[in-house]
Amino acid sequence: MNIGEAAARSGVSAKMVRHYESLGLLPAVARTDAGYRQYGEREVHTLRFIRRARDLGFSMAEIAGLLALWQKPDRASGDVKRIAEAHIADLDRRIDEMTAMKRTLETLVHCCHGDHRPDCPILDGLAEAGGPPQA
Amino acid sequence: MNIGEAAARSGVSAKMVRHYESLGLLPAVARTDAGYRQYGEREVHTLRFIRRARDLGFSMAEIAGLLALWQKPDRASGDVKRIAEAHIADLDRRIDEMTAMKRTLETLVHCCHGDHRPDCPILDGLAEAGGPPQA
DNA sequence: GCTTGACCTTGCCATCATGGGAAGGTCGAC
DNA sequence: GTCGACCTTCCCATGATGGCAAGGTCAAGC
Repeated sequence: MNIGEAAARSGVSAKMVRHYESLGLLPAVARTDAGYRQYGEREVHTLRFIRRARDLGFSMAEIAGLLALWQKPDRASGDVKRIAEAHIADLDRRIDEMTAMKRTLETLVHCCHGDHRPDCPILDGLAEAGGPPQA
Repeated sequence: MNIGEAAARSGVSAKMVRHYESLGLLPAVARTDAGYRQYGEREVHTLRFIRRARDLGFSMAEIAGLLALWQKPDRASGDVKRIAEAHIADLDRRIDEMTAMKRTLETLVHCCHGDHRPDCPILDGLAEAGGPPQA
């Protein structure tokens, strides 16, 4: 199977398949005489694993760790769980950050008439809300 | 005032001050004979505006729009409000995405013993959860 | 056999906001 | 005069992905 088919069957673009190979996430597969990469079910399976991990927001470095554990028969599930929990904590942190931004913006938006007049609490909020962070 | 002081007083790095100038967010200021940029209170104020907008997650393009409105006496507050509301919607979308990731992960983590044994529902979930997206 | 179109190859550039570092000029204090 | 702190410009890197270009390959149809 050529890269295009492996890509279609895994839901990863051909470009990304090559990229993952260059990152070492995917082993370098055999080539035809013309240099075409040849894939099998095994690689498609790995690509799907990578795609699902990406869909859950894992970084490439975390995925590399998960892949290594996945392919290691004597892994400890605790190691997997640790990676997943760290990622959940990271998601939590980012969700909190964005929620705080959203709350502040909603307050400002709520105060803004949003009409043809120039007065705008949103701009006032951006312009007046205190000096540098640690000063 | 040199760039270092303007940076310190606005909470933006000197590097970013130059970058904002190159993007056109900040006007090119006067220079000393030696080529040092000279800033005044006005520029520090603008830099603080930019920093606060960044802190609220606005992109540079959105900040450019906000700055233009801020500096335009005959603006319509409705234009400002539209930018802010679009950004809130964007934050909402991203928060929802991450929350969905988090929920899925929490389900998997909840099922994982997290001990020294290799069996791991997290890896199983990544490996088995269906084929390509639109197939 | 030749053409055509779909596919493959590598490699470079772009995103977005930011930091790091190099190489060199300037300024103030001692 | 020297030293350290500051400034200048320019290039490179991030992380995951897309786009494009130039060129090779393959299968199908004529």
